[in-house]
Amino acid sequence: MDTNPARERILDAAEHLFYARGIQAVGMDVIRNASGVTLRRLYQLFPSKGDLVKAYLARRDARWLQSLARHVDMATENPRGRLLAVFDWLEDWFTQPDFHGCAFINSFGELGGTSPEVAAAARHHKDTFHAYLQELATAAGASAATGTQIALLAEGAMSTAAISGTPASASHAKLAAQLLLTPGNRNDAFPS
Amino acid sequence: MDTNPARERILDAAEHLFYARGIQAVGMDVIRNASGVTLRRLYQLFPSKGDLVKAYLARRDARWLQSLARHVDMATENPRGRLLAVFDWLEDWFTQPDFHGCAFINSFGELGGTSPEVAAAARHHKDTFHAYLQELATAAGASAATGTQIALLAEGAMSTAAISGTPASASHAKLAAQLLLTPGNRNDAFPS
DNA sequence: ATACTATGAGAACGCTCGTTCTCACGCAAG
DNA sequence: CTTGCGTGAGAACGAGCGTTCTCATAGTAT
Repeated sequence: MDTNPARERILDAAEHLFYARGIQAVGMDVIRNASGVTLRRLYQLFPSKGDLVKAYLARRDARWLQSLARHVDMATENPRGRLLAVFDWLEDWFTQPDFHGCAFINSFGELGGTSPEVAAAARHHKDTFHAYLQELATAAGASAATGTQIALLAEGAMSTAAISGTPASASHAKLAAQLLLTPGNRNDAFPS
Repeated sequence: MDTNPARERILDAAEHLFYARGIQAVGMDVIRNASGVTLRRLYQLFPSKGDLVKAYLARRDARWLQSLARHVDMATENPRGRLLAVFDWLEDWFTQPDFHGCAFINSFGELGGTSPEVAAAARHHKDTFHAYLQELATAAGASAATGTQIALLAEGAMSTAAISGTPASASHAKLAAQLLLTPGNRNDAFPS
C-alpha cells in the first residue's frame, strides 16, 4: 500500500533526523546512511533536499493530526471530554523521550524566513489544527472563539514543553481550557 | 556608555539579520557588510560566530523584557490592567512590519537540538518571562497558576501570530486572559 | 556467449561558510 | 628619516554539503 518501501525508509530516517537535529543540520548523506539506501535512489525518489523536506512535513502533518483525532475518538463520546482529551494527548506526546517540540514551529523558526514553502506548510498545519479545535469546541456547545482560545493554549503548551523540557504545561493548559469552557463565561465577541 | 560603537553596530546588524533570516542562513561576511566593520574587528570582538549568537540572544532578552516592562509600567496602575497590558504590547509587536515571531522560539527551533547554549538561552528567556507574568498575576490578586496559564496564552499568541502572519491572536489571547482572571474561577490547583 | 541496461558504492565537483593569513599602508617613537 | 606596529581590505584555507558522475558488476534479452 505505502507502495515503495525505500521511500518509507527514507522518510522515516529523514523525519527522525530532521526532527531531532533540525533540517539544515542533517545532510543528505546522513539520511542515506540512516536509511540504508543508495544516494542514487535517494535522488531518484526525492530530486532535491527541498522535495524531501516537503514530503517530511506533509507526512508528519497528516500523521500528527490522525494520531490526535484517533485519540480523541477513542477517549469519550462526551463532547466536552473530547475537547479536553486533546490535552491528555499532548501530555503523552510531551512525555515521549524523543519529544522536541512541534516540528512545524521548529521548521518555521529555522526556515520560515527564507523558504516560503516551509512557511506555507507550517501555516497549513496550524490552520488545520485550529479548525479541528474549533470543531471540537462548537460540538461541545462552546463558541468558535473559545476554540481559538484553546488553540492558543495548546500552542503555548507545545512551545513551553519543548523549551522547558517538562510536560507540565499540558496539564496547566488543560486546566485553563476547562475554565474557558465553563458556562457563564460569556465569550461571543470574536467570531473567528 | 555602551562603550564600543563598533560592537553595537555589529550587534544591531546581527540582530536584524539573524531575526529576519535565521542564524544559520546569515554568514559572518554578511554581518560584516551590514555593519561596515572589518572582518578582523568582528573576530576581535566576537571570537566565533557562537559568541556573536550568544551576545545577540542576551541583548535581545534584556531589551525585550525591558520594553515589555516599560509598557506595563506606563499603562496603568491597576494591577489587573497591568497584566492585561501585556497583550496590548504583544499586539503592537505583532503589528510591526519586521515581526517574525519570538526570536527565542525561532532559535530554539533552529539550533535547540544541536546547541545546548542556544537551548539554555531560550529556557532562561522563557523562565524570566514566565516569572514576570506570575508576578503581575499575583499582584492582581490571582494565583501563580493563573499567571502560568496566561503565559501559555502569550506563548501561543506569539507562535500563532508568526506563522499565521496576522496579529489577531493577541486580542484573542487577551480575551481569554480576561476570562481566566474573572473572580469565581477557582484555580488554586497548580501552585507553580 | 554477447551486448545492453540498470544498479551499487562512493569519488568528485562546485559552492558556501567560518576562520585565518597576507600584504600594503599610515602613523607614532626614536 | 626610519623602524616597527596596528589596521584595513580582501584573498586564502579547510571543511561540509547538495548534487552529479564514474565505473565495475550483475542480470537479461537475443
